[in-house]
Amino acid sequence: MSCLVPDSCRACALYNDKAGFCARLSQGELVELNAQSHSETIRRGSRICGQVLERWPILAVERGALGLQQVFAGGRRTIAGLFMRGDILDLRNAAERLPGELVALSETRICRLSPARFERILQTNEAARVLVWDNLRAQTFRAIAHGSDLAGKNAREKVAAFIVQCAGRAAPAAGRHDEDLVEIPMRRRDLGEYLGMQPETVSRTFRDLEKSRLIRACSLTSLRILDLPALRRVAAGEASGAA
Amino acid sequence: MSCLVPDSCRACALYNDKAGFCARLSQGELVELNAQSHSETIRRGSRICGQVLERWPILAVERGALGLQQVFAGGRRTIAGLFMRGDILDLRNAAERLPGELVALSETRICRLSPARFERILQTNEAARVLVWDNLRAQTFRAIAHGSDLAGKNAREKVAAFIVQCAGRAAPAAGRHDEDLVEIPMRRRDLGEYLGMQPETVSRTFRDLEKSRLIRACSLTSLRILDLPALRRVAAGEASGAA
DNA sequence: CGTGGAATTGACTTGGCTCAATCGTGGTGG
DNA sequence: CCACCACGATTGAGCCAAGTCAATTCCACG
Repeated sequence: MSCLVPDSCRACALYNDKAGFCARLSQGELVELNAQSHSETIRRGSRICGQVLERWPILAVERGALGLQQVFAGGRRTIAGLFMRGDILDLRNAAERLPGELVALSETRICRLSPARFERILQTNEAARVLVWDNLRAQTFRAIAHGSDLAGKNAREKVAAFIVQCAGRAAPAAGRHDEDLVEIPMRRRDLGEYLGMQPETVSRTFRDLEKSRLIRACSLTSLRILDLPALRRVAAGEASGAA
Repeated sequence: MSCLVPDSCRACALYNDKAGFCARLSQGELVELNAQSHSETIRRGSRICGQVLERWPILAVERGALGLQQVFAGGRRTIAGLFMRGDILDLRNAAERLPGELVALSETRICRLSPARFERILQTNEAARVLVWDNLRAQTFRAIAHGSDLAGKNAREKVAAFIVQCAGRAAPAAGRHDEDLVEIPMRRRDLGEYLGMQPETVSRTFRDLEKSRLIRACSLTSLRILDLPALRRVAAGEASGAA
């Protein structure tokens, strides 16, 4: 029968996560939405250009990380927004309001949703509407909190805050076997652009946190938190030694 | 008859602005919402504490400016979010997600909306829902753009960007007689906290922009833009002299 | 096993912070 | 009406965290 869960949704985080959008849909809605959407895996570094977004302005992140990258004159670049598992992006009319483009910061799986179906579901399915609303509010709060990090913290504090946030955002994912192991879903260079610092400084700061025995780097993209409470204190801006 | 527009709404920007929330409501909805809401004027510096927000988590800004202020250890402070005319804040569950509190940065008029009525209106009135959704997206985009300013720009560029943004946000307001006259709705100190710099640096930067003949300060809280295109170029990060 | 891009390290420079002194200004009381 | 006061803005001098530039080192990949 046509009401079974589509194959492409079975393994998708948006369907399997308790707080995933597709988990809120009826089977009928899921089938309809799926029929007019398509998911794809994009490689690190590839961009989602404006033309594609005009046709498919609604997209959900299944895994990996999307960054909203802006380029200033002189080659300076910034990654202003970071979107991860479960985030739903509504980029209708974004061209006028948001300079920059979406870039995959690591291998990323996304699902492009049909705007018409999406809108219809929001009209009729209250649980889905509440979840989408809540996700958008979470994105806003995260953006604001990130702004406060950028405005008020030094390099050490910003990197610590980022690590703590990474740990927290990955935690809800199912099947995590090790709470203290954190994946950094992007390159040093991208992280620098996100945190408003040079890659050299990012590198020095990681080394610094290692020397303080707060973390241990496992590889370039993963690390282990050795002292989460202390890391949180640094992230919160409580001076390492002073009152 | 009970269906007339309530007195307290007659002069309100949310009702009179074309893009205001209350302009989208039927007279019946407006009367009902008004009966369970209340507007008030708050002085510069006063805070809206968490307890009040628990009972009245939805509020709309009629005029003035609200800042979301965070205090780090050691007295460092940050204004992470800036809300102005027409913005609708949904702070349900904000306590867990957003550290900091709302502060009035200038004399500000807000309207506290009944969450129950608000939610009901969103369910039944599509035009209102679309507007609220769009306003929240605008807030997200602004927060992201602000983050990109903080991450990638120097003092001169940040201040220029802020002035341009102020001019743009004030422009839609009715009855503006002078396009180039910009009101800065906060003190130097607050502006510094918002832009991630010290008040001294803010001051020096204003002077610097004046010396470059891009602006002329009229008072502490208002200035005139002398060369908008050039100011825009500075704000966009195009080096003043270099390529 | 080489090759190219990314990360790291070190040396030097600088934009913005800090601290301290002074100037303006709006509100208050005589 | 004016002197005074308190707070915020401004200015200046000196310093430091982070940026810049250049040289290696480290990986991932063919």
